[in-house]
Amino acid sequence: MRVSIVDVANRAEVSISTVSRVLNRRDLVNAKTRERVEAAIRELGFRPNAFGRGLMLRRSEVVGLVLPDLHGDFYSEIIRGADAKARSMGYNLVVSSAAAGEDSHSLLERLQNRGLIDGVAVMISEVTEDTERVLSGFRQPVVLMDGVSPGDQHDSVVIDQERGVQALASHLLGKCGVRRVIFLGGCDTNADTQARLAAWRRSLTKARLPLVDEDVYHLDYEFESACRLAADRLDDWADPDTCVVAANDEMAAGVISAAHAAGVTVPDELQVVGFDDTRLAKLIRPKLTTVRVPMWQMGARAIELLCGRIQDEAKEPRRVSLPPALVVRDSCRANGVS
Amino acid sequence: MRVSIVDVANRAEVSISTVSRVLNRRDLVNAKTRERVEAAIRELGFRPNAFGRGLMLRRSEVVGLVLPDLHGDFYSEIIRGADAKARSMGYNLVVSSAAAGEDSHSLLERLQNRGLIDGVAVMISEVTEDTERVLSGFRQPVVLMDGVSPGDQHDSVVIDQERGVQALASHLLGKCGVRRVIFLGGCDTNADTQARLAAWRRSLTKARLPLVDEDVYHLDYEFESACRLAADRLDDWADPDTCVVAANDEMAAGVISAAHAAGVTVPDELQVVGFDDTRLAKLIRPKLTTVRVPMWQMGARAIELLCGRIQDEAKEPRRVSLPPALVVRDSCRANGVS
DNA sequence: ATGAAAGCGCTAACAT
DNA sequence: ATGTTAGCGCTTTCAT
Repeated sequence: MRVSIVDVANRAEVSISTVSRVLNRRDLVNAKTRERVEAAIRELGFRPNAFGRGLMLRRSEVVGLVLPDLHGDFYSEIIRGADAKARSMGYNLVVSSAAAGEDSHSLLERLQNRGLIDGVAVMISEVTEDTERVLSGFRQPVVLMDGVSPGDQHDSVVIDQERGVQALASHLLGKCGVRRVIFLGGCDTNADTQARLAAWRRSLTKARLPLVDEDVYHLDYEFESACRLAADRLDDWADPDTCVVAANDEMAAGVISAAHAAGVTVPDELQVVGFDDTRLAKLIRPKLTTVRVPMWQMGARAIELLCGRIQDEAKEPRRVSLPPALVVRDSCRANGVS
Repeated sequence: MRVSIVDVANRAEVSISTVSRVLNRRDLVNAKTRERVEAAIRELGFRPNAFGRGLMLRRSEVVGLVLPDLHGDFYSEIIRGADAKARSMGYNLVVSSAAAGEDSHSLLERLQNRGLIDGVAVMISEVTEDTERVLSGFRQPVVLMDGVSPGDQHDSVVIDQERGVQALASHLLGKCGVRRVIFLGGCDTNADTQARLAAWRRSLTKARLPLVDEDVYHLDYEFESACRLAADRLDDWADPDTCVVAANDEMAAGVISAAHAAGVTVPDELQVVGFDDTRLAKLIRPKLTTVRVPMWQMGARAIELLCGRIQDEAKEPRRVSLPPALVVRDSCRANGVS
């Protein structure tokens, strides 16, 4: 049995406007009447229909979060931050991923087509030609997270990759006696990988330790592939002054696992560092030295920007830059000594 | 500039019904007219308003997935399965979690309040008094996943915990020489923990190795707490014929980590097994013997049931039971020998 | 403080 | 094959 605002009005013996007022702006209606209406609502189990409501209000109070994937702690933390912030701002968050064969673009377009959400925070990690086209064609508030370099058109929250890499590099080069770096990235079209690699090249060049192409590998951010690659390369890599620099913690864990299997001790015979500081970094042995990316913050700030924009579409786009922090644990040498 | 169906109709010089027909049932309109309308739609960048549409159709083609939390591989896999299936059935999936201080119940009620989704698959792991009340008050299609024992009112997909535990128990008792079991569960109101613990009691009693209360611990499914507990208890536990049975892989990993730190070799001086077979089980050393729960399947089947029900609300509720499978790796003794 | 009525954008039954 | 029209459930002027 469907119950609409009319049923409530009848039962409470008021007009539908009064019911609507009780629903939206309680102060505008007499206390007694309000009680009658509220009773009717309760008794009938009435819930305002979101479509009817949305039709008038042109908003659903639902915001979306679109990530490249939902797998792994990195994204979980972002989601948590986003969810917490959305709630505290009176919005519902829905999450979707571009995984499973569909890219963020078509997903975004689908979302927009439905138009059921008031805006979306999106992380696009793969750069393609029509990213810009899709984004500019977007009719609703969007905020960009990390990933592809966001123009000035949109609000964005980014990670200061350069700063994170520099902190890591100066620790490795200065304190851990690293003389050779092996870089393990994700796919070479991945924006984070590109940013981190570029930052490494700069840091190393400055230290007169150029990163040779043979020491740069493009994998897929997964444990397994890093593990396989490392198993294969370990003979070449194993050296106290060499450090494998992975673009995320999972791959670093893969390298450590392969080293373990091959009897190569980390960090004494090979140093390894990760990136992100996901939960995994503390779970594996030795614990991973890595760069903490404030994932929770990233999600929260993105939603904050988004809701702000929804409330005022006209205002100037803002860019929030989040600083990563070096986290020293046990996978690289403490003071340049074994 | 907002553009509605009227603008399209004007531009194409047809009535709004024709535009609507082009949108919904293309075959009902003359090819030439259709082209004109499609051109107008394109030129104007028209997208049907989902609220107006939903108001008539009473559906949004969006389904929800509500999980107790989004953290960890267990949930990620469920989401992936659910997402893939939703897409293949022409629905959009939105994910929400009950974490961050809100229980599944109030979240469900909020979702229902909005009514923007056509139905929801929900996993409730904590049993409370009003679970039943909330579920029966739900006005939309719901399917229950694992967790609380689903009545016959709703479609459900459950894991056959009994079967998984039996397989594990018979391996441990029969092949690994286990004579004492330490059970590490989640919170004691957690449905999975309850089911797994009960199954263990039965299996052990049958083998005349009753599980004493002192060997049952209720933790929180987290690595850290298991790690701390193990560090504290290891003196008592360490024994080649003792096996720590954790209710998920994370806690098993915590125990192994503590053992490692204390110089207790797994599986030679203590055996450890997990549950779920998440990605972590393969990442740690020794690799974890565990019970594979078909998480992806669980998500997919739940959505399949859900969409089926949305299409036909009247049909008999179905219950799908998914069998877990024993996965033998290196954290318990191969053949009862050290 | 409350009610009447218009209209948000869309679909579908009915008419042509 | 196409147009006309009546709602879907709600919010919101504008009256009273």
